Amino acid sequence: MTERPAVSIRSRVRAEMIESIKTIARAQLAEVGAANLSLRAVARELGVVSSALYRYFASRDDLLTALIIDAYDALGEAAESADARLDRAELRGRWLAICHAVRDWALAHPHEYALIYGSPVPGYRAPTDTVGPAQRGVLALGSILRDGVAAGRVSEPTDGRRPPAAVGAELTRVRDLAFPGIPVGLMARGIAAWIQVLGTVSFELFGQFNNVFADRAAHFDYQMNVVADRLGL
Amino acid sequence: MTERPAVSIRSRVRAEMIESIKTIARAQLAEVGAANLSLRAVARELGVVSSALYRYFASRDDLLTALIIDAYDALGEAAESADARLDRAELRGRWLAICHAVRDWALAHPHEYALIYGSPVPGYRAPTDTVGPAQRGVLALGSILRDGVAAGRVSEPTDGRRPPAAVGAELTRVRDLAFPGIPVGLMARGIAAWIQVLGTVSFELFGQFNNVFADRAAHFDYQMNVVADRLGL
DNA sequence: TGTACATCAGTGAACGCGCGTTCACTGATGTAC
DNA sequence: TGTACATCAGTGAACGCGCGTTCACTGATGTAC
Repeated sequence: MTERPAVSIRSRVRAEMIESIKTIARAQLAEVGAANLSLRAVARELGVVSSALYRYFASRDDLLTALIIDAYDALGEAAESADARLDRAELRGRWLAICHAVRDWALAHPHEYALIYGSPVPGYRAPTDTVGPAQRGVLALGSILRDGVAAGRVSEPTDGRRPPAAVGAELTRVRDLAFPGIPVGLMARGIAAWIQVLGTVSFELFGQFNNVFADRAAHFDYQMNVVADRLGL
Repeated sequence: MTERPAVSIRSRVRAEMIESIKTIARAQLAEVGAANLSLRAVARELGVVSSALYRYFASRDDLLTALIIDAYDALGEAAESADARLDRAELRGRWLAICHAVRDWALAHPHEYALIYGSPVPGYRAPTDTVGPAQRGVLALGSILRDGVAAGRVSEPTDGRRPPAAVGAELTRVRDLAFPGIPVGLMARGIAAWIQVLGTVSFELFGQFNNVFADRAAHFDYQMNVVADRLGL
């Protein structure tokens, strides 16, 4: 128990307290939504007076930010570890694994998903700490394309439509920053594919498929296979 | 002024009052979001006591429902009238017109867009009155595909991937209900395209493109052209 | 055309709640000598 | 190893707000004869 260089008991208890607060807040989220997340309700549930929470989070927005970062990280982690389970050469399998990991996580944590991919919480402004975690998902898709390009199995689409100059310049900048080695046209298709994944999950979660599709898993799998065809995976 | 068979002055004033309430509520929406839409605040702005609103809407949820229906109708109307301005044979032009109409409307009414395509309002359950208006947008896309099929210019994709049986059955049912004359594989591509439109708009509106793309109109136009290629328009 | 009655809009008070944040404080835990 | 002081967690009261909904009511507008 005491093999670590003595992390003070106080700071360990503090870390546990922060976790408890976030866990309870996540449960609240599911009941009332982000816009109505209440510090007092969290404190009540935790059996503590509401002002006590200010020892851990400077404000309600700070707590929200922590939940948002955690959600991006959890979704990214789900995608990454689904990807990691497969052979690097199985491009289509990896793509489908990521798609289903995203959908499964979203179905298991609908309110956290809404927090990051739904309408923004009114009055809340995201600080820059969220951008790193927010990228993990799409970067996993990028790694598939990069492996495919490196193996000569995936390449710039040949169907001819090149981005106009202004768009091409922006795509190049994004490529150089985050997706080295991927031709810009292919990267544009990758971004569209990622939007398709999240768009389809959002449609399902936000009720657009009500009374339309019943077997949503099968429909999703089919659509993601069509996207894979398109990407050449 | 009095050529109609005497719509009573009272009912005309009543209709105007309902419009005023909705207009003020839409403005509120933009400030505090749907979850915090407050009847009392609307009443205050209208210069009326809060209980007076109950003559017009039975509850806060009823007011929300009215706003949701209006939003679907406004978006559908924008798409339909953009489509109607073009020659029926201009399939690609019609598609792009609809895409841009959707995006333009969403940018002009971000909170109403969030109301219909963002995270659901917690505790709110949509009644069935919303399903008709909700379909107008995607039906406009359907009419392009139908015209293309009728003219022999658009057809079932030949790239081979057919939906599995369970999905095919659901697609067939949806097709027979709402998209007569369109082969199911093509319809599936159409649904994916529609998801791509709204997914891209949502990404832009909900902040996923922050620090990524600056010229969003150009990027959107490019991506929608890629989708048009895919659909064979 | 005039009167009697019914309908409806809006009032104001009340019920029973909720919230985020600040502040001075007590008492327990950790640290330095 | 023991003591003195500093740090920190949590309390409880308060400030100044907000909300949806109900109800008995007044007074104006509309309708039927």
